[in-house]
Amino acid sequence: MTVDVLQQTEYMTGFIIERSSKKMKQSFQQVLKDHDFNITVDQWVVLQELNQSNGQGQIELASKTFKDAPTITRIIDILCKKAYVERIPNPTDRRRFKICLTKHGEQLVSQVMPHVHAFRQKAYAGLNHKQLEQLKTALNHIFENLNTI
Amino acid sequence: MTVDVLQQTEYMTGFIIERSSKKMKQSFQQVLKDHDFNITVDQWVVLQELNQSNGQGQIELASKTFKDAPTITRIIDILCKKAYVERIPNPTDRRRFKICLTKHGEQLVSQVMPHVHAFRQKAYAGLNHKQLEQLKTALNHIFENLNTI
DNA sequence: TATATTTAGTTAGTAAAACAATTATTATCT
DNA sequence: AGATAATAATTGTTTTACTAACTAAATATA
Repeated sequence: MTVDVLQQTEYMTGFIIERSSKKMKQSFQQVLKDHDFNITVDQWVVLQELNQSNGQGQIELASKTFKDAPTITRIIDILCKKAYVERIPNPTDRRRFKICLTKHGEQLVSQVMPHVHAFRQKAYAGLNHKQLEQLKTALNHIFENLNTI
Repeated sequence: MTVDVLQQTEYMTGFIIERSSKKMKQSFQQVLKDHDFNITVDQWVVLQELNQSNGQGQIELASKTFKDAPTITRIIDILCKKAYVERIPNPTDRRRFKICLTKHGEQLVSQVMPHVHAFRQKAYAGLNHKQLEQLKTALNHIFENLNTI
């Protein structure tokens, strides 16, 4: 393969990754809006992570959701205002909070989850198990290539 | 395959797509910063598109870069301030501008391009032609699945 | 113990994204 | 021609990304 052909292959790949990522976000945001869930996708990602492991600190949440600390601070601020989440002081480390879903937050998560499943059905329709695994493998490969600068 | 296994496969895929997309953006932003190019990745995307087809209107630019019109307006504002680009009135349609690279902008593009190639080398290292094609195919498939709501 | 370093989280400023609403111009349609 | 619709671009608002600077608390070290 010549260099030109290789560059032709690589050309647009970054754009296609970003475009699909943005489309998924926009599209799921539309789902949330259509069903009158008054949250953003990024807020949802945090809620879902808390649903899987409640009481995490903000730094852990940031790492799990691939967001940074200031962003998590503001998302938690918003989720607290909406009463989906609360900051519980950590008695063994007074710098830290345990971020916990409220009953209201748990209810929201259980209401949104069916739409998440339906969205995935739609997004990944026509792609089989192997294709999805290869997709994830390739993207994780790119991630690791860049994660070691 | 049971539903549970399928959901296990699908679970995290959205996160992995978004994470690799964000990492690519962060990482190339770092390249731009390291070489003292005073532009953001999104500004670069617009400059590169103009380099391929100079004199486009903002709507076309928005469509090509998968950004919306207000975002393009603001990016062009910034690129005009930096004198990489200028808004040329379109004599046949006074609503429209032709967005054109300045000499200064063309110089910048030619200085940045080698770093783009180096970045792609690094990002896609270890992935062969077929894998990159499959990656793009799968992502475009997801995009099309969602583009027809 | 006292000092220095690290860690958790917040705050502030700029850039960007999504969305809606608005203005100005052009196209369409009786 | 005159009213209506469509188009190009802008403006305003909220949320997120990133950086840097900051507070307070915990840990390490001298």
